[in-house]
Amino acid sequence: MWADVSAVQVYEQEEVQKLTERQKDILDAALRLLVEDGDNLTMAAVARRAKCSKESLYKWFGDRDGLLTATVRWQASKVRVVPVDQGRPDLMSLTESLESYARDWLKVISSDTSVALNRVAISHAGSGRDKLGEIVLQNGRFALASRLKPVLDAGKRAGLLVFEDAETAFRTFFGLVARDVQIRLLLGDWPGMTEAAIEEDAARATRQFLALHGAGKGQQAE
Amino acid sequence: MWADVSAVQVYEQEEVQKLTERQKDILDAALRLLVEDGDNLTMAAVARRAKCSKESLYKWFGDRDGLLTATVRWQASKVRVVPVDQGRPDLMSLTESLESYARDWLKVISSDTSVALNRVAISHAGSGRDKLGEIVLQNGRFALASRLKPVLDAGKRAGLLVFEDAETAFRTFFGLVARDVQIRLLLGDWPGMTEAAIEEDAARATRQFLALHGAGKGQQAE
DNA sequence: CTGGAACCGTAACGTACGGTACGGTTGTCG
DNA sequence: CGACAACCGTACCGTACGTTACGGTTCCAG
Repeated sequence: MWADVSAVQVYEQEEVQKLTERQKDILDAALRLLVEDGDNLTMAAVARRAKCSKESLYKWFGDRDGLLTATVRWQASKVRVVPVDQGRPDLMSLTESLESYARDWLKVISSDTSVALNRVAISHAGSGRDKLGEIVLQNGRFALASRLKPVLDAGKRAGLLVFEDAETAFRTFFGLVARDVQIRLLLGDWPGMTEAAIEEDAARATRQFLALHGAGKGQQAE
Repeated sequence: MWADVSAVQVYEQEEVQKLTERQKDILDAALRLLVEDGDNLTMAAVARRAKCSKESLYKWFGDRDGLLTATVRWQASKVRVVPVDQGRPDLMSLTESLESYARDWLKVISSDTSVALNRVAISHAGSGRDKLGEIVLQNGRFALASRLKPVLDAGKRAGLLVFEDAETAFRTFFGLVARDVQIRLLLGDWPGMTEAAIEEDAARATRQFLALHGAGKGQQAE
């Protein structure tokens, strides 16, 4: 059956990374292969790339699925961004904050690794046990929401923003930022997300969001 | 090698559906399997479900990829929607038109078949030859754009809408409508897209879009 | 030095599945 | 009826890959 279940379990249930350096190297190798070849990476390929034995792979990660989830979780843990908390922002700093989040988010979703990870998670979401989709979603869209909502609430308290529900306000912001970028990238289209385009998109999305939910304009469409 | 390349080729290069009823039945069966089981459908399973021989499958569609693309193309050809062209709309009919598009789009992307098709297309986008991604994108997001742009242009000519570029205006609308719905569905999350929620979202997105690009308000954030 | 744990490299096994071959059946045309 | 094409059902083949097994090497602990 299995070999060392406890290691995998304790690793999967908590963000405490009980990973040796060697294992991190292996996950990095798996991640690189995932980016290069997509979901059709083989255990043999990972072992070859990471210069380890297949036996170790199975001992450490249980099976192929375990390796995949460990890889996704490993990458997800790396993109943890520090939240920018602000007590009582003025319009300038709020704008800058929103733009910064928009920029970061666009940078993330247009990165090779994000595309690869989302692809493999989506592939697995179709086939029974998801798990991967939940991890990606949790560390992507939901993490962004939980980091952004305090900013929105602060803006509301400061009288700079007007909205009923932080959740729906966030989703509006999300839509204005992401638009069709992510789905196009996932489907293999290339909407040309250069550094400059990201900068411009972030500014535009922020401007639009403030036009909808900014105070002082009198009209908010919600 | 192959069996009857010409049939597949002529079918794939043109929208002229040279498909017998039998073949359509088979593609429908494949589509149902795709919705149920995801990308891991086997040729044997399709043959069993459609009560045909594997030999016929290979004769008609070449190989597994051919069957998949034929299925995607077949489904895509079914959701062709009639464009609502309008010469010189008033605000009421423009609003109704936008809402209707938003409603349809939300209904499409939250449908089982759309989710399944996008999943398989995304899975394949990772592995070398895309093709599927292009088809899905062409009949999804780009078809929507080409149907919606005339409406936007008409609104602009009628002095109801203000925007520079129809493309970016469309993308804003797209973002306001779709928000995080599609990616969450693809990743196995269920944002609860009931009939009522769709109705409400479409109205909200249209309201927000008009707040950004409607004339008479004086401010458009682009 | 020695025993043993951890690990590498590779070979081997089992199976699932894409693809092919073939005999049997049905339908059609002359 | 006879010839023939289309097609079904099934058996078969080859291979790729997940998983396991095992001998050899390195590296400490005692």
